Amino acid sequence: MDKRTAKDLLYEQVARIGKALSSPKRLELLEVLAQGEKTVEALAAELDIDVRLASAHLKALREARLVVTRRAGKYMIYRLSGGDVAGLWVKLREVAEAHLVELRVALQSITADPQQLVSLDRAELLEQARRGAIIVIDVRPQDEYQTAHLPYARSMPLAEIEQRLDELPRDCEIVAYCRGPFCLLSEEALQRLARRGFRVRKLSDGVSEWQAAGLPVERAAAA
Amino acid sequence: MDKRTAKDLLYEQVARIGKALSSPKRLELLEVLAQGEKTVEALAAELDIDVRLASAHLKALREARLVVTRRAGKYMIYRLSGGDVAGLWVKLREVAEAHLVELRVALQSITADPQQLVSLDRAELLEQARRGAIIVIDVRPQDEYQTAHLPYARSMPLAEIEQRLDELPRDCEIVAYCRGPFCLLSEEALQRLARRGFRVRKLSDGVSEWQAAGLPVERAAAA
DNA sequence: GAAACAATCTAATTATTATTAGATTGTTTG
DNA sequence: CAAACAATCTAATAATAATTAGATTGTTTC
Repeated sequence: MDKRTAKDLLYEQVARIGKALSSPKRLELLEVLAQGEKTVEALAAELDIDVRLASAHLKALREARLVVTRRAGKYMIYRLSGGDVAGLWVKLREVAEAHLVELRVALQSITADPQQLVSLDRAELLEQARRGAIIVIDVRPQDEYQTAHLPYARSMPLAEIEQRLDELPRDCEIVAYCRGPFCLLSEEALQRLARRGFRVRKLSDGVSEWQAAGLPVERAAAA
Repeated sequence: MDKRTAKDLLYEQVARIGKALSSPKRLELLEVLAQGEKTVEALAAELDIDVRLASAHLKALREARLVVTRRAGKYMIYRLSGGDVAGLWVKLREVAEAHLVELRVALQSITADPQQLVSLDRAELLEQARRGAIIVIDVRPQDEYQTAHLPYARSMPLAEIEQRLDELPRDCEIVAYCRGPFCLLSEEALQRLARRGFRVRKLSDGVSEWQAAGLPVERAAAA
């Protein structure tokens, strides 16, 4: 085999991964799967698309070996094939954010004003959370919290937040986070809590971003 | 704008980068550009494709903001729009290598047997190069060496290697590197030198891989 | 074993993208 | 300013991919 043909083969393989990353729906699937394993149904509901379309996109991700499946009764459960896949998603998003003005503009238009964003660096945030100077809440669904969450964070799913207001302090700043910069859960939590007079800000990181920055997360022991 | 539409916009933007990474030719262009800026002609020659096809792919990369151009006389010079782009390419390749058996198989079939690969970790290699216990040679074209190269490496372009054999030691191990694991220059250098009785091994890293590992490289001052 | 349900498969339509080759634009050089 | 050259543009064709909806495959539950 000549050198050109050999090289073509190599880049062809990497392009399989690139192709998998070339669809918005598949990217969103990866981000949701980065929070923990999910059924096809749950994923379709999360993206608000037909189960059959979700299944087709998941098939593409599986053929690129970015996700793997296992069967649990009548459910098919998908998960990322490795932590490096979440890292790749984060890196891709970071490059997009760094170079695409359109993305930054779109992000700003849906996100809180900068004042409501946590401005501390991550190590400092961690230290304050450890000391109890701030309360970090994880507003994702509980199963995602259980899979992995930031150190010192407590679970406070958005769906339950209104019933559990008495668990939150009024004399201390609250920091809410969710799945990452594209996730609107913490945004919504922020608005609901601020309306009720809590001092609350938002951390745009999710677990994957936190981990990509080299910081530790707390994980459930493997099943 | 409702939440679904807002989210769709965000993932759509990131998918622009993913689409740019979905073609083998564009990936190869990125890898070559990670070695330094190049004209369209040079890139087309490197990939062995028509200039017009190269131009079309470069246009796609430019629209995804992964590359930028400047004009120099009648030449149009392309370069990566940032170091993060090279980092993304490396990460993408690493994920592909980790998950795609086909890629690992293809790599093995074109690369030297494992004995000829450097097995030291990078820090150790750096230390030995500093001490002069090994000689590190950069077999890429000279302009790429000048843009950036590994610490303590000397330039020894493959095209000149046969004329400059007397500059290489026979009493000390030589380590050759090129553009990265997909580049065959160091492979070719290895064969030519081994045939002449040099003790030579290959480092599969290129400058981007080295840098992605957090290690320092030597760079020409910006023009 | 039949009904219910999750997921996938198939086939059709629509939309994008890659590639090729001729025509054109912009820049330098004599 | 004409010739030479680099690069891009345009238009045509071929190849791939996204989406939709009906049919089918597994698995559980009664």
